[in-house]
Amino acid sequence: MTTPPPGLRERKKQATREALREAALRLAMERGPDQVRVEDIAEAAGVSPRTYNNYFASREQAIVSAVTADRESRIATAVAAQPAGVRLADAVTEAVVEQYTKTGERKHEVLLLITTRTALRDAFLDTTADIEPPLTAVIAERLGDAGAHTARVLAASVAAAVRIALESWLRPAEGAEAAGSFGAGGLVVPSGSLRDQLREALAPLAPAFDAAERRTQPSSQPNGHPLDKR
Amino acid sequence: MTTPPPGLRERKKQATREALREAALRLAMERGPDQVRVEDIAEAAGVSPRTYNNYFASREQAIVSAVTADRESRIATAVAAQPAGVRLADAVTEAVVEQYTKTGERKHEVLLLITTRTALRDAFLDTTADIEPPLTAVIAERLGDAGAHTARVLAASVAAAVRIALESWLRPAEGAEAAGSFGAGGLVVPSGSLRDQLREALAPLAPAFDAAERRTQPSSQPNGHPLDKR
DNA sequence: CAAGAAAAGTGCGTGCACGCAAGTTTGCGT
DNA sequence: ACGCAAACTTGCGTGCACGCACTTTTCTTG
Repeated sequence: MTTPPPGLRERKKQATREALREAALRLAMERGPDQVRVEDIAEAAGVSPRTYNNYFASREQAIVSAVTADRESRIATAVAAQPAGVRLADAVTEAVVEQYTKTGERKHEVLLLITTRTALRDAFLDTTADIEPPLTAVIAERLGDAGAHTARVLAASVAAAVRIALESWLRPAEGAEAAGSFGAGGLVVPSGSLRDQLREALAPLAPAFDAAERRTQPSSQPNGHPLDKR
Repeated sequence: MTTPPPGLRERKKQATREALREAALRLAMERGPDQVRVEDIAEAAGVSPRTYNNYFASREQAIVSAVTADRESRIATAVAAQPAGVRLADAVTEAVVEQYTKTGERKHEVLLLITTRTALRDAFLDTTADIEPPLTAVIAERLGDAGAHTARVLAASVAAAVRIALESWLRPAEGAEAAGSFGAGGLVVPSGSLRDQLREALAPLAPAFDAAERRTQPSSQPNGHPLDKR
C-alpha cells in the first residue's frame, strides 16, 4: 500500500546502498578494517568515491550498516505485532529484545570485528539512535495525539537504554575510568547475556510507560502479568 | 579536597583550553562561522593547529564549548544542592532547568549564531550527552549501590529528554518531514519557553524516578507536592 | 512520445581529523 | 639540586568528508 511499485529509481538506489554495504563489510573482514580505504569500497561497488559519500557519512557507518541494515523498520513492526492486550512497556521491551537478539550466525562474527576497533564500536552504538523515530511513531499511536510529546521522550529513553545495554555488553569489563564513584564494577554485573542486559536496562523505564498509558486510558487496565517478575 | 593545588601542568592545560574556546567563539562571531579555519583559532590561541586538535575533535566542538563550558559539573552540584526531602525526580528536574535556563545575556546571542549552522546546532545538541556521567553519579548516590544500573539508565534518559527539549526549542517549526505519522505539528506545541520545554520533556520520566526511589527506601515517603501539578 | 524537470552520479578542490615520531616541558624521587 | 620519566606540544603525512558545478539517468506531463 505504501509502495505500489517502488520505481526504478528507488530500486537502483537501494541496490547501490546494498552493494556498498556488502563491499564494505566483505573488505573489512578480509583485510583488517584499517586496511580498507573508501576508494576500495567504492570500486568494489562500482561507483565513484564521491557517490559512496552520498550514501554514508563515514567509513565506519558503511561497515556497521551491513549489520544494522533495516533494523529500524523491523522494530516498528515488531512492536505493532505484539498482542493488543499487553502493557506498552512489555510490548516495546519484547520487540526490542527480539530484534537485537535474533542475530544470524554471520552477525555474531561481525560483532567480533566491530569490537576490535573503537571507531567501529562507536558507530555501531550510534545506530541505536535510528530506532527512535519509528519507536516514536508506534508509541504515539498507542498514546493518542495527546501523548505525542511523551512518545518522543519515551522513545528516546528506550534508545538510550538500549545503547547502555549494548555498551556494557560489548565491554568485557575494562579498567575503571570515567564515571563517578563506582568501583571496578565487577560486583555490579557479571556481564550476562545480551538478552538480560537489554531487559535490565529497559526495566527502569517501565513505570514511565505505565504512567503514560494510564493517562490516556484510565479505564481499560491492560493485564500486567505476562512478564512482570515482581 | 579533591584538588589541593591543581599543579602547574593542569592549570596551563585549562588555560590553553580556555584560550581556544574563547578564540573560536570570538572569531566565529566576528566573521561568520564558516569563515573561521582551524588554523586561525590555533594561531589566535597561540598554539599549533595540531595542538588545537588535541583539545577538540572538531571545529564545531570548539565553538560550542564556549557556551557549554563546565555545565557538567554545575549540574551535578545543582542536584546535590537540592533539599534532602524532595523527590529525586524533582531534584533532577529543578537542577537541569536551572542550569539550562540561567543563561547570561551573552549566551543568548551566541545561541542565535549556533542555530544558523546545522553543524553547530548538532554539536550543541550533542553536548547534552556530557551531563550523563555526572548525573549517573549523583543519582546512583541517592539510589544506593543496588541501583547503579538504574541510575545509568535514568541519567541517559534525562540526557535524551533534555536533547529533545532543546531540539524543539531551537526549531521554530520546520516543514514536516521524517518521523512517523504526525501532522505539521503546529497543534502539538506552540514552542513555548525553554523552561516549559524542559519540564514537559522531563515530566514523563518522573514515574520512573519515583519507582526507582521507592525500591530503595520503601519506608520514608518523600513529600510529593512541591512541583506536582496533577 | 517527446521534451523538460527532478534526481542521482561524478570530478575536483579544500580544509580537516588524526596517527606517528620526534622535540620540549613539568613533576618527582633520591 | 639533579636527572629521569611521564605528559604535553608540534611537524608531517595520509585519507577523508563535503561543497560546488556539471553530466547522466530517470520520472512526469502535455
